[in-house]
Amino acid sequence: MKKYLEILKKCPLFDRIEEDRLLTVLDCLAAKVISFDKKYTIMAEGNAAKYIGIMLSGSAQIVQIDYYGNRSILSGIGPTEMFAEAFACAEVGAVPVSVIANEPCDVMLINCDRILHTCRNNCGFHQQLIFNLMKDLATKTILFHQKIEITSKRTTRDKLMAYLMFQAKKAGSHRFSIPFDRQELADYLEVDRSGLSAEIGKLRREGVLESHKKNFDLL
Amino acid sequence: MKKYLEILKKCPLFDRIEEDRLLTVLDCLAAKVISFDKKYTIMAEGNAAKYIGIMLSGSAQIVQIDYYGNRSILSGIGPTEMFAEAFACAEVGAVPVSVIANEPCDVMLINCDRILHTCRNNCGFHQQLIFNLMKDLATKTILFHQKIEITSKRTTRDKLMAYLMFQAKKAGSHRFSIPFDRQELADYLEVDRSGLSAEIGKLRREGVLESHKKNFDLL
DNA sequence: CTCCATTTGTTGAAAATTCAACAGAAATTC
DNA sequence: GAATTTCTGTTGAATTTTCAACAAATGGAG
Repeated sequence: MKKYLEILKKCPLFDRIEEDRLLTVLDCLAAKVISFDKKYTIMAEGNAAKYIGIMLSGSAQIVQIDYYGNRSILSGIGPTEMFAEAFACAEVGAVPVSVIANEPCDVMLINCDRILHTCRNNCGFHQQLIFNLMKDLATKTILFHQKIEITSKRTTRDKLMAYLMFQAKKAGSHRFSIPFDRQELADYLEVDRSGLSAEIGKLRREGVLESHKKNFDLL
Repeated sequence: MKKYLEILKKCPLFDRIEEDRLLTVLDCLAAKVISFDKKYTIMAEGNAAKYIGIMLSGSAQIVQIDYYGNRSILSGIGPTEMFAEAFACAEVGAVPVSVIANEPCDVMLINCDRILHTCRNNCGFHQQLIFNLMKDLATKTILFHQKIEITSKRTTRDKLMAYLMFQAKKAGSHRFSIPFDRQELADYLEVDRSGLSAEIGKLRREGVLESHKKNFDLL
């Protein structure tokens, strides 16, 4: 567990938990670590929603696959980030999404009950964890607002531009790279991949942007 | 303030706060009540995100208006429900949405700082309020998941059917009524109103559903 | 380096959405 | 209760997306 301390220190769940107490906390929470290979399913839609996930290394995506096989990417998850926390906290029965590994990754799983309901040792840090969870959930809600703001646009072009603007703002520069390949970006924007490629080509010819793979430059 | 106690008891923020302490709590939080007429703006996009809102009577909608004037409805708000809590809790500068009154309504506003940061009187209920906020934010996150699941469908028909299925499930019956008129439903589903009307007509002729205004019956 | 699998860009046809305009129904106002 | 405003459904044309198929470019494995 020790080797993950550097990552865990940066996880929003453990904000303001002193490093020298972190191991004790993890013990009290009965945290466990599981490794997954690329493309493996970390959580499957329909699974019991008991666990909060923390990505320790590697990356994954939160996806929904509908009826016809259309994939919708809700978000990407990188090291220090949490996932499935809303389903665990809201105590809904099952997760309505799947979490799929992008690459080999290590994941920490914590049974949410251990956080929400004070343990018999009365460890005293539960209040801080609950506060941190609240902050995290508020942040996630805002990310969803952004995704909805982007995907509520009616054309591929407008969705793409809205997404790129957000990314530029986040990067603090007109040059930035995105965490998605073309198919993934299409699944995040909820549009057709080939139409997306065509639109990027058109924007390039119009001199609105330059792009090479995952790198973009808004002119 | 007293006349709102019955409503406030049912607000998730005050879950497990005893009724006879509620007035004290409201006082400590410096809660205030403001009334709005139909169509009035309760919060405007860009306003400081300091306050958590609680709808006491009447109803409102959370909307985003883009560049071209397209309205996107994020959700509807009825009595006992909270709004803007994510922006206040995440301590982002400004609210990225507007809240518009559907009808005359009374709204309680609470400065979020008063909840998050324990007051000097050390009232002791802040922990419960933070826990309640966490629960509420988790629930809101799930509602956004549902909206994304619905709007990520590619056709008006699929969006509409996904929405109606959720409503039927929520109502626990194949007969139910929805909280939106046609234009509002279109703005929630992020589709064209006339196309939506056409699709409802088609589904009716196909015998998939019956509908009269806001009332639906899935056959 | 070569082969193979994956990713990206392009195209044209089919399908669906959006847009604008209008008419009838319903609700509200005075 | 008459007049006016709002809401709903319908239509056809223009725009846009989706779908399928393919070729070029890229990247990795052996």
